Amino acid sequence: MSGFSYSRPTEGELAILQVLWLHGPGTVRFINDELNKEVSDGREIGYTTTLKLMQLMLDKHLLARDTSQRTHVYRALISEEEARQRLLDKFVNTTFRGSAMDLVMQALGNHEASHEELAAIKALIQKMEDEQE
Amino acid sequence: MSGFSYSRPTEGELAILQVLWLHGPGTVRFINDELNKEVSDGREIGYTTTLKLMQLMLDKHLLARDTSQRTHVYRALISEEEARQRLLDKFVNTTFRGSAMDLVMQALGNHEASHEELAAIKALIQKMEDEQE
DNA sequence: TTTTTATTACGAATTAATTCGTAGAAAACT
DNA sequence: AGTTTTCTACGAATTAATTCGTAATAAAAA
Repeated sequence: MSGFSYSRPTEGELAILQVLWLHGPGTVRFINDELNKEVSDGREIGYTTTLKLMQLMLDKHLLARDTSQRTHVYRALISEEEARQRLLDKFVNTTFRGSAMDLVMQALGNHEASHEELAAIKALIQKMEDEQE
Repeated sequence: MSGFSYSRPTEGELAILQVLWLHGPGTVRFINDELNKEVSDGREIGYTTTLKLMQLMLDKHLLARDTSQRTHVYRALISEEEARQRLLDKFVNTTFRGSAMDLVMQALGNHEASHEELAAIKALIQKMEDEQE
């Protein structure tokens, strides 16, 4: 049994997943190019760096690929929501001692939120309260 | 200029800070004992491991210590809120593409919240809306 | 006083994540 | 056909975080 079915993506892996979630399946070349667009400093990510990382993600079942052509096409095996949830759970536990509500309060507190955003949250709360009967 | 005035605590550092925030200033021995209480698996954290980590945190100005006695007493130089904020900012950026609201929605969505908690959030939202005039 | 225990300092091993260089082969170009 | 470019595979270097072993010494216990 090779059981790393529940690994959380690392930061580098997450960046790759973001590209796949945004653009759909793609080649290493495409993803590497995308990653290097979002550059802040002059730091360039080498092609083989991205390649290697994606191959490792294959082992971890974060990605799958189509090898019918010489240039392989990769796709995400995990949804953005699922990845976010895994990372969120961990983050809440380590940083907010398990209190998701503390996190919500702090995230809300330090952010300019538009009327629409606040309305969306209120609606969600309303729904939660209704379900709570 | 030795400028790591804005470092985020790592996971291990955070665990140490949690103990200090909860119990106030303490010795390496005390903190190490506390860390080993919260053990899930059989994994034990060695005394010198904690010591070393705390010495490194000293360099990063995350901690300060009183060395007037042989057994040094350490204290946190960063507040829990400040640390949470730094980590939260980073987390929102990497995992939620900068959208704090997406994080709030997902954190709310996947959690049983009590009436009191929901009320607190509603109050906060109300306050934000009032201030927004 | 002698022995045992506890503490600090510090170098170094370990581990996980990231990065890259090189080799070999396929495809594209001239 | 010959050359150049592009791609995969893979070993290994690098980096950051964590972990630990050992030496020196202070304190406590016997």
